[in-house]
Amino acid sequence: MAVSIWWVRRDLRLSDNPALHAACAHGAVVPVFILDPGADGSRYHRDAEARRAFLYGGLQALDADLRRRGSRLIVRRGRPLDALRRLAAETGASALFAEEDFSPYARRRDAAVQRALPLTLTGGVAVRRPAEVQKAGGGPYTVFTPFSRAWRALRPPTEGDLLPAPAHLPSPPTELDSLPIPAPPARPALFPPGEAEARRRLERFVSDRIFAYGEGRNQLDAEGTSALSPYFRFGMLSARTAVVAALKAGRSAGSAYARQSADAWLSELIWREFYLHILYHFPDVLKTAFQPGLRRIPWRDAPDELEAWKAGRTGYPVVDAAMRQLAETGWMHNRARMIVASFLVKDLLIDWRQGEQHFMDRLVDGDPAANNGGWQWTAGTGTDAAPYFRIFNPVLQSAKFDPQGRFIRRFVPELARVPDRFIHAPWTMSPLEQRACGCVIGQDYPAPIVDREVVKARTLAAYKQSKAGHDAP
DNA sequence: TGAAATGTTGGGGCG
DNA sequence: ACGCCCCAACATTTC
Repeated sequence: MAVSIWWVRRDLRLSDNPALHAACAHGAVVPVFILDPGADGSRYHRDAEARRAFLYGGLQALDADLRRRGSRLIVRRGRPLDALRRLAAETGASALFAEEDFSPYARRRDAAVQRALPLTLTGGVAVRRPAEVQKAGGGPYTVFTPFSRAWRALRPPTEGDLLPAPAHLPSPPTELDSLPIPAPPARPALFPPGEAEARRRLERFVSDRIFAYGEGRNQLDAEGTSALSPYFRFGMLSARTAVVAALKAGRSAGSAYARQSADAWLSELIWREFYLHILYHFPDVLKTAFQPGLRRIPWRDAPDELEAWKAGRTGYPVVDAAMRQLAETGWMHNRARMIVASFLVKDLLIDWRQGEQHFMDRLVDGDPAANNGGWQWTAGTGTDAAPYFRIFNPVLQSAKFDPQGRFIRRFVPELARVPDRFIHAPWTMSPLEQRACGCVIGQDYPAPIVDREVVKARTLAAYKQSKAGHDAP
C-alpha cells in the first residue's frame, strides 16, 4: 500500500482538511509535526509563550484525535527538509501533503522541500487561494471593498464542500520514533486548545451572538466577538467551515439587523483572507510601509514610553486595560487593538513595527498576515488603510465602547473605585475626589504620559513630512 | 472600523 | 401671527 506523509504545520484539525484528505486518498498516512528551530529565529514566527502553549496543547489534542482513529502524531525536530527526508526514507512514503501558507518564511521553507521531495501544497488556511481572487485585468486587489466583492462573487462554499474527518486512519506500517509533544506551560485556560473546543465555540457563536454582532463586536466589556481567532490561527477550525456557518446563520436570521450582523462577521473572515492574500502578493509589507509615501516618517525613539505602553502604564485607562488584558491573557479585543495601536503610532509617534512585534510576542492568535495588516491599517501606511489623520481619542472610544468602565476595572484594579463619570479620564478628578476614591493620580495610577492635544499636531506634521519628501525627493 | 470644527436646519420659547 | 433667538440634531468639512 502506498504511504504518504501529512505534514502538519498550522492546520491542526481532522475535519475539512484538504491536505489530510489528499494524503488519505493516496494510502496509509504518517502525520508529522516538525519542531522547527529555524522558525523560532524568524521575527514573525518566533512563538510567543501564549502561542506556543496553545500550539503544544493543540498538538496533544490532535494526537488524541488521531489515536481514536488508529493513528498517532509523530513529532520530530530539525530543519523540515532534513526531518522529512529521513521520515520519507523510514516509511517509504511516496508523497507528502501540507496546507499552503503565505508568509515569506513558510514559502521559502516549502519551496526548499518541494525542490527535493514530492510535496503537494493544498488549500486549507484560507477559503480562497490568491489566484482565485484577482482583478479582471489580472493582478491582486489592494483595496478591501472590491476584493470582498470579488470574493463573494465566487461560488459560496456549502455544507457539502466540507471534507469529513476520516473515520479511520490506516497506521503506518513500521514503528516510528517520535519526540514527546512538549508540555505546554501551565496557563489560565482562556482558550482550551483543540478542534472539538473550536467547533463547540463556533456552534455557540453562530446560534446566538452572531445575530447581535453588529454592535456586540465593539463592546469591550462583553463577549460579543466570536473569540475564535486562536483556533483560526492554528487551523483547529477551517475558515471554510466558519464561512458555511456564517452564511447559514445569515439565511436563518430573524431580522434585518440579525442578517446584517451575520454578514458583518462574514466580512471579518474576508478581511482575514484579504490580508493573507496581501502578504502573499506583497511580502515586503512585513518590512516596510505598503504606501511608498509613508516610508520616511520620523518615528520617535522613546523607549520609556514604549515600555509604559507595553506595561499598561500610559495613564489612559482604556489603553492600559487593553495592554494588561494582552499581558495577562495573551488575547485582546479587536476594538482594543485598534485603540492601543492608534495610541502607540499616532499619539506616541512610535514606529508601528514596534507594536507589531510586541503583538507577535504576546498574542495567542498572532499571525503575520493579519497582525501586519491590522498595524499598517491603523498606522495609515497599508493597503486600504485608515487615513493618516484619523486619530482615535481613547477617552471617547472608552466612553462609547466601555460605557460603565467594566472592561477598565477588570484589568486596572487601581481604578476600581473611580466613579463612572471619571473612569475614562481619571486625571480630571479634583484632588479631593481622587483621595475619596483611593486613586491619587501620579501615585496610585499614572498621570497621562502625553497630552493628546499637543501630540496630534506632531503626528500630522511627521506624516506630512514623509509625504512631502516622497513627492519631491 | 474618527474627531473636532464648522455649517445648516428646524422646532419651540418668547416678546 | 410673526420674527427673533437659542440650541439640539444632523450634515459637511477639515485634519
